[in-house]
Parts: sequence; C-alpha cells; structure tokens
Amino acid sequence: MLGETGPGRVRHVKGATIRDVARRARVSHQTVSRVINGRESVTAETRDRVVRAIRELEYVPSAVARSLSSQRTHTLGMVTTDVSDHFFAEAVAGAEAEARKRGYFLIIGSIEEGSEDDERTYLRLMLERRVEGLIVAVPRLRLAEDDLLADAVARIPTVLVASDIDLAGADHVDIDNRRGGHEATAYLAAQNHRFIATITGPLDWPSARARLDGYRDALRDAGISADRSLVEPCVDWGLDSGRRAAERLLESAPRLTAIFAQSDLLALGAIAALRGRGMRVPEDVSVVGFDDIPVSSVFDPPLTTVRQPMREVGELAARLIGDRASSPRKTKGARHMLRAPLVIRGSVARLDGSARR
Amino acid sequence: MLGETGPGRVRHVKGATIRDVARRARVSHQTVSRVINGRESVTAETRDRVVRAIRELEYVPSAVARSLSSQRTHTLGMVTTDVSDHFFAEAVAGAEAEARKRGYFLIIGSIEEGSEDDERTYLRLMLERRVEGLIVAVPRLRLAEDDLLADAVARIPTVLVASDIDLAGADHVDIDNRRGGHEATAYLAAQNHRFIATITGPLDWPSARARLDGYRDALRDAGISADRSLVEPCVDWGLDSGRRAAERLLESAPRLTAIFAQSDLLALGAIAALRGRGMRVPEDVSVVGFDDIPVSSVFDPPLTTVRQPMREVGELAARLIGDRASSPRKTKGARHMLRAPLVIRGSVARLDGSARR
DNA sequence: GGGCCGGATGTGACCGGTAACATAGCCCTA
DNA sequence: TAGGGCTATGTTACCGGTCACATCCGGCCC
Repeated sequence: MLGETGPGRVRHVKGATIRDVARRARVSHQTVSRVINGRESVTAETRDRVVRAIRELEYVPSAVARSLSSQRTHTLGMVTTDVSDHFFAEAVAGAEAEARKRGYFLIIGSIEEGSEDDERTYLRLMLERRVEGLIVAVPRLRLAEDDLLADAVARIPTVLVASDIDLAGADHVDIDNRRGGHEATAYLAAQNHRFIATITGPLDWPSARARLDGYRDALRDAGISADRSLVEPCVDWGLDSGRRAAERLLESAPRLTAIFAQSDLLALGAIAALRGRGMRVPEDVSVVGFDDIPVSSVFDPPLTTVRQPMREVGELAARLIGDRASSPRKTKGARHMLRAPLVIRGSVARLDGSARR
Repeated sequence: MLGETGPGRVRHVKGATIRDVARRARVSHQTVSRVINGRESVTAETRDRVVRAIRELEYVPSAVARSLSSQRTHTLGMVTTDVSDHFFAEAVAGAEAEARKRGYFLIIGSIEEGSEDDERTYLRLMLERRVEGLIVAVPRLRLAEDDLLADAVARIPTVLVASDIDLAGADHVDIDNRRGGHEATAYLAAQNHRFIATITGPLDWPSARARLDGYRDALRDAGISADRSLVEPCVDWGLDSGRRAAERLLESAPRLTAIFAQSDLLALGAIAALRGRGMRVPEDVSVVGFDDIPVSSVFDPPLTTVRQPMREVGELAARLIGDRASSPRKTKGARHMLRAPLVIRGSVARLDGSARR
C-alpha cells in the first residue's frame, strides 16, 4: 500500500479521496458520491465495486469538503460559562443530546471565570466555522450593546439562555426564577415564618435578581414587610459564600427563623454555619435552597429546594434552533420560561403561632 | 445592500467571500488573504482599503474553506460518557481550556447511558470532520477489538482516558485508582479498623476494579485476611446504590466498623442508610469516599475521601495531543497516572484497641 | 424500426479559501 | 546603467466534495 502521493510531498498518511476510490472502482467520482450518500440509481454491482474500493482504501469522506460544497455544516455552537459548573454541564448535555438527535454536532466554548473578552472570541470563531445555530448560555453576558452578538443573531438562529439581554430576533430560554423564588418564600411564609432571610447569588446574574424579586413578591403577598437587613448578597454561588452570608445574617438579624438561599451550595454552606453556632436545622432555622443538586436529597436534613430543569433548558434551546432552521424564519424571538418546581423535603419546619420569636 | 448573488438563486444572506472583498478593495483576493492572516508585505494603504471593505461587507472568513485548503482543522474531538456526570464535565472543562490555549476547538460527543453503538458513530463522525486529535473518555469502552478505534489511532493522535484498553500508539491518561484505593483502605487500617467493607462501583469499569485491587492490597499489607462478604458491588455510582449496598452489608457483615465507598455519592448514600439504622458516623462506622465532589466538605460529617483531579486529567489529555501534533510522532503511547490524594476530614474515627467489636 | 423515455453513469464547474509561482517596480551596487 | 535582490501584488492551481447537466443505452410504443 504505497502512497501514491506523488514525488516529494510526503504528507502523513495521505488519506484517500473520492477520486482515488473512483479510480480503483473504475467509475466516476460522482458515482462514488452517489454510493456514499445512498442515492438510488446505482446498480447493485457497481455499488459493490465502490464499497469494496472504499474499504480497501480505508476511505473516510471529508466533512470539511462536504460542508464547503453543500454550504451546510450540521454544527451548532454553544458558548457557556465554565462547564465544570454542574448547572451548565447539564444544559450542555441536554443540548448535545437534542442536537445529535437532529443530526447536528455541538462545538462548545466554555468560558473560564476571569478571562477577558472570551465570549467575543468564541462568537467570532463560531461564526467563522459557520455554525448553523448558536446557544449562548452566559448569564453575565456583557455583550448587550455589542455588534458581534447582534451580527450573529442576524446571520443564524440564536438562543440566549438565562440572559436578560433583550435581542429582537433571538429566542430566549430561561428558568422562571421569579416564580421559583416566590414559591420557595411563599412556602416558608405558609409555614408561619415571618422573619425570612435570603442569601442571594451575585446580583449581576439576572437569575439572582429574579429570585430576589420573587422573594419580595411573596413577602408582600403574605403581608410581611421587607427588611433590608434580611437580604444578604454573595459574590458567588459557592459553599463558603453561603457560610459567610449566614454568619453575617446571624449578626444583623438574629430573629430570623428561615433562610431562602438562592443555590443549594449556598444553602448547605449556611446550614454548616448555623450548626457551627449550635443551631439546629430545621428546628431552630428552616432553610430552602435552589437547584436540586444530586446530593440535596441525602443531606441531613434532606434539603427542601427548587428544582432547576437545566437539562431541559439545553434540550429546548437546541430544539428551537432546529425548528428555526427547518421552518421559515419567524420574525421575532420568543421568551420561553421553564418552571422550577419546589421540592419539599426536610429542611423546613412549621412554626406554630406561639413559637414565633 | 442588494444581494449580488446573481439571478434566481436567493440564498439567505449570502455572505461575502474573499473575492467580493477583493473586488471592492480593488485588489486581488490573495492580497485580502494576506491581510486576513496578518502577513507582512502589504502596504499600509492597501491594508486600509481591504480592512474597510471587510467591514463594509461584514465579511467573516470561512473556517471551512480554510480547513479544506490548508488541511488543518484546529479541532480536537472528545468522546465522553454523559457530561452531566460531574466527573466527566470536569475533564471536558479541563480539556477545553487546554485545547483553546493551544488554538484548538473542542467538539464533544457525550454518550448517553443505554444508547447502542454511539461511540462508533461518534468516532466515525469525528474522523470525517478531520479532528486533529481525539480524546476518548469512555471507561466502559467496548471497542477493544474494534477496527474503528485502531483506525483512529493510526490516523491521529489519540488519548484514552480512564480506559484499560491497551492500544499501542495511543496515549493513556488515568487516575491512579489502585493507589487511591490503597490509601483509603490503609488509612482505615491505620485507625485500627479490621472489619473494613467496601462498596464498589460497577465492576465493568476499570476504575472500580483498580480501586478494589487497591483495597485488597491494603488489607494484605495490614495483615487482614480478605472476606468476600465485605465486598459489595453496585450497578452504578449513585446515592441509591450506596444506600442499598450499605443495607446489604449490614445484613451480611454486621461486625463491620468501616466502609470504603468507591464514590462520594455511594458514601453519602451509605451514610444515609447507616443513620436510618440508628448508627452514627463516624462513631459507630467510619466511612471513606472517592471523588471529592464539592459538597463533601460541608457534609455532616465532612467526608474523608480520595480526591480525583479530573480537570487535570482533561488538561493533560489535551496537552499530550498538542505535543504529539507538533513534535515528531513518538512510536509508542505512554501511560500517565495522576495521583489521587486522600483528603482527611471527619468521617473516620480512630478505633482504640479495646473497642473492637 | 425510428423516436422517446428513463435509469445509470460521466463531465465540468463551483464552494472559498491557501500555496506556489510569476510579475512588476524600486533601490542599490558595481 | 545593467543586473541583482527585495517588496508588493497578481495569477493559477488545488483542497475534496456536490450540483447541474450531458451522455449513453436498453426497452417500449406505434
């Protein structure tokens, strides 16, 4: 099996092309193309010859050449916040599954916290690769006034995930965070809690603000007046932040009987801090989280939390793109909200009227 | 801005090509190419004209055409088990970061549990896309005798992650699971435990078998004879499996004083089951996990566990590919083992000699 | 038996870049 | 002042497929 690459040129294992196969099977390259694409109108006998030649030459068709010629890449791009965050990993998994079901490949760009203009770079690279759709799951997106994103939207179907940027032409997919925050808080109020604190995520995340809005809505609905000292924002969504926030709350609002934490990790951190102060959960302080990460159910106590269906978010995003691609372009983007249901477990206690502090 | 696409052909928003830009800037397309690629030897004035034309036409170079012509795709492929598994998501994140640092894009194929011949499909698709390197992180890979994988290895730099398939020419990256299992078990033995049970992952995972080997090694080293009733395999790595396994163990081996669970979730499930039986951790039974997932540290008790540096695994895999690609091809693949260190927290109690049951 | 039809196959252009080489000025030196 | 060498730019082929259309051939109809 000597390389017939011609003199000089050494090229690693010069792959066979459609024409090499054609020559070997003594047909035209077009006939090979027909066989590859399973078109009718090829004699069984010819087909056999071609198939054999393909096998003998270990021919693998080039998706690159095919894309150039057919103007289709069958590729979706997804730009996300760091995939090592469980939350986004789920969304990627969902999008990937749905994309593949529809015959698309997913290329991802995962943005590390702290790096500069990465979303711009990724957007540009994906446009260059001629992705046929774009999923942007970067909550803190700073691209609002950016031409680049608008440009992308103008060229290809684009879905913004968990973003509050309002870009005509783009679809939006998000969790109904406001409602989720409302449900969590209303549930605490229904258990007779009146001093309900909240530990929020970073307030430059739209989801954090929406959950906070939901929290406030619920307090108002329950006739509880808002108290600024009961709201404790964090710089990130992690355990340590939750721990520290709980400690600050215990200083500033010692009368609290319940905490709505905007993530499960914040909640778990808060619980750890409460325990550190000798308080019991839920007997002394009730806690509700947000996310429903896998361990929430085995935690002690099992965490009552709001479940985010991130996988479905990813799936929906990919599906919307698929629909856009196949059907005539709708003019305006829609905003799709997925409900985040409250999962009641054991971290909330009912306060009987007399027991209010 | 009327489309100059020619009569008939409507084509959505026909993108400008290098030749369109050339025409507008009154230069040859080659000069445009030079400008795009930042080559010297273009007059500042010419460059300006070209840059302006690019902007006016909203020209975005086509990576597809470039790839076809230059025979480089700057793309790495990664086939993994479902990325919604935190473990693999970390590896993907690491690989992605490292790849991009080296100018590569990552396309991923995430294999859902239960689907049929997906790894074959993905491999084929990635080969078609002419990825310049391949990371295969599918522990349960059934491709041992498969021509397809061997084919891939022959064509492009390939790294197998956490696989025990021995494929000459491929690099291997893995956690040193045997040593990790040894450390966990040895630590328990050093705390005077003698009846040390283990809850394993599915034994068709090489990592599960290696950890089990490490467990046995450690028992032997400590002069403890093996007891089959102390080994409890599970069908998956999840919480429920851990819970059920612990319950079975309590039946079959009531004298156990310690459990080495092969994943943190298994460990947490086991702890939940133990508590359900009224036993305390670590006072009655000590538990060690494996993984060090984010919540392990706040669990009650904080979980002593073996930390898996999955992110680094991904990074290393991408780096190896980068090295292979740039340096002359080494003949044989190497096996790289990353150490998984024991993280001591609070879920193990020291048994004093008299207290042995 | 000529013409038409339709299936099987071949031909040449084209997709949008890059590479190699050609060419045209220009400056410098002998 | 001719020739060498360098810079700026243009020309043409090529990467490996797909597409549109041409061609060939056997069967069928009148």
